[in-house]
Amino acid sequence: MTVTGIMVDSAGTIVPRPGGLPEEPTQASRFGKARTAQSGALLEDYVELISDLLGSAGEARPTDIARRLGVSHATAIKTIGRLKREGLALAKPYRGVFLTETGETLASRVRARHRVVVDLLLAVGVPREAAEQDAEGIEHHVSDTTLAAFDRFLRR
Amino acid sequence: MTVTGIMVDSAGTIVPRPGGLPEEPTQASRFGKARTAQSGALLEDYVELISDLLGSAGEARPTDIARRLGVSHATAIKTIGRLKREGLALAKPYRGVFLTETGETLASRVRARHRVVVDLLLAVGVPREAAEQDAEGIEHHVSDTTLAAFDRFLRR
DNA sequence: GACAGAGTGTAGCCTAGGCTACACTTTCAC
DNA sequence: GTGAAAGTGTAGCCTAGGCTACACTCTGTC
Repeated sequence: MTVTGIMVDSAGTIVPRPGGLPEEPTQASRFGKARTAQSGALLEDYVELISDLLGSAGEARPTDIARRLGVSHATAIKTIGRLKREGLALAKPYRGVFLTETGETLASRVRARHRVVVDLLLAVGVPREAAEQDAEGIEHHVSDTTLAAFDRFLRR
Repeated sequence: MTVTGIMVDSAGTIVPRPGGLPEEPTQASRFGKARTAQSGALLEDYVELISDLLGSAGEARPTDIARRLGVSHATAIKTIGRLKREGLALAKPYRGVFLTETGETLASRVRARHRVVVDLLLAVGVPREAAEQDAEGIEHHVSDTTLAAFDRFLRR
């Protein structure tokens, strides 16, 4: 399978967009999967942050998003454009950013996953500071299977 | 701190290369860190794979690397060029790829970290298949602090 | 109600990491 | 020792994700 980008399915899950015909013969393409997961990471971060801002401040403005993410406002605006193309967000010029149904669904999945990952790190003895920090990167690579296992472990 | 790329320090650790003067005021740049970590991930994968190939087959050829990583040989060659620029690898045309001291050091750190991450996932109940798969992405975001915690947990 | 400052958007540039297409070496079988 | 196949390298293209610089729109104060 050749991947030409990513897209978002109806359940709000970010999946690779198939590009070519040739069916992937190699099973050692775990790397490819890790790479594709990365592709959705940024979008996930944006969606989660926008959802947070909407909840706490009642609005999500490009400058606030940029500041929180540590990028320039131009970068934020460009990515918001991508969010719109992917059907995750809505935005009219000078009128702030909002999430579509799909975007909201994704946001809550991401939020829930983040919580579980941090809790698991804490549970195995990672200091809070490092747990929060590392979870930010780790969470995007945690599959549903692994997430379920984390959840079971935490309930014990 | 503005980051213009990454570089490798004397201990074989991949670190961001500082670019501009302005000292980062925002502490919410956890995101930035997760992003920078990603930048080193590819190099780490290449170095680990090259080390494996050198150990098992006695040589590391671009085509083998490409096949194992699931990318075209052209992409592999381009990245090998980057590895050379970063001082991690050595290669003469048509003569295979080798690692520098720094590259070998990085490879063993990466290998060790990978093992710990997989073991931790298994220890908390993640099925082997998913553990191997997810570790590939997760490992690049595990800080030394977190790694040490994983290690302590596994020794219990 | 005008205007300064904050926020927003656009253009254009850069690098990393992908790809295909094409040209050049090596190697190995005969 | 030659010629085909396999491997290698180069060129050129694309997208994502960054940036700065500049222009435009809002907003709040006087």
